[in-house]
Amino acid sequence: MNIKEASQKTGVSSAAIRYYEKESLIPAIDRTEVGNRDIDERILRRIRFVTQMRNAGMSIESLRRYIELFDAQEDNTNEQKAILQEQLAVMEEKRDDLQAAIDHLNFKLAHFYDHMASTEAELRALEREHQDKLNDKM
Amino acid sequence: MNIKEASQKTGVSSAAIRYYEKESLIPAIDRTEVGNRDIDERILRRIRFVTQMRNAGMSIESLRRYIELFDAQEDNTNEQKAILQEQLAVMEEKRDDLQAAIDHLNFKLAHFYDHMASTEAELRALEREHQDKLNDKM
DNA sequence: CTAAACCTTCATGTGTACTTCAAGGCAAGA
DNA sequence: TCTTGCCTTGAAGTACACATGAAGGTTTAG
Repeated sequence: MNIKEASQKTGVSSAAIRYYEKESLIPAIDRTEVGNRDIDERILRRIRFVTQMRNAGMSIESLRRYIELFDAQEDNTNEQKAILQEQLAVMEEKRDDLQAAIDHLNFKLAHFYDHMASTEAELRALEREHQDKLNDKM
Repeated sequence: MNIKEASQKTGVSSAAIRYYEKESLIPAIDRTEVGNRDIDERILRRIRFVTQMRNAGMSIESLRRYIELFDAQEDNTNEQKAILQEQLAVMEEKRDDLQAAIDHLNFKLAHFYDHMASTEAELRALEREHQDKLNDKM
């Protein structure tokens, strides 16, 4: 398929796909006789994977290093493992921050109509309790 | 406390704290007679909250809108609720993407020494299985 | 009284991750 | 043949989130 179709299927712009290829986040894409990209399912999966990682907050640079390790058949293996573990720790912290923020929002929404009905002072007291449990945020 | 101490306590640069104030992510900070910022615990909590949301991947703009709703005593309440719910949905998707990425990494690490011992072909087969279960990533 | 170590505002610079533009090639339909 | 619609590369532009620098003010130590 051509790049436009790949763009439509993945929701990633053509320009971004070219960019990802240039930055080696996806493998080099085969070309037709005239030089146009011919994208297959394998590339589509890679694009979706990159999108997922990007949405999760991973930088292009980290992703490139990660994918390099992934594809490498070399053997600085212990160093590789250390890098993967480091990346994992970063992502877990990010997820936990996100979860705390989600809890925060859910609390707000759960008490939303309370909020509409009650005074600011009452709500602040309620929230203070919540925050004390949640250990000091905002 | 002065801005430098606040910076040290929160791990957020002085410049970033000034920026957050300007962008209304934290309340207007009291000044001393000579015009220096005098930061209290309430502000510190706000800074930490902003940091957490930023780490979780929330943009400055989204955060500002969120905090506005938070602090408002006005009453476009149903619209407000809709916005909070929207924000929540975005964050949950982000968290799920992150979790998928973490699963991916954990799989890699769990099979890391397998990888060292086994051939590429064997590992790819193993991973294909894993991916099939995880429903089509990379 | 002068230097160090804070602070202020305002302006400009920087890195990331793209997006957009310019200039041109190829293939199909009117 | 010419317009439409796709594609190519390379360069330049853009948005966000700060970082850095300039020019100057105040307090504290020597």
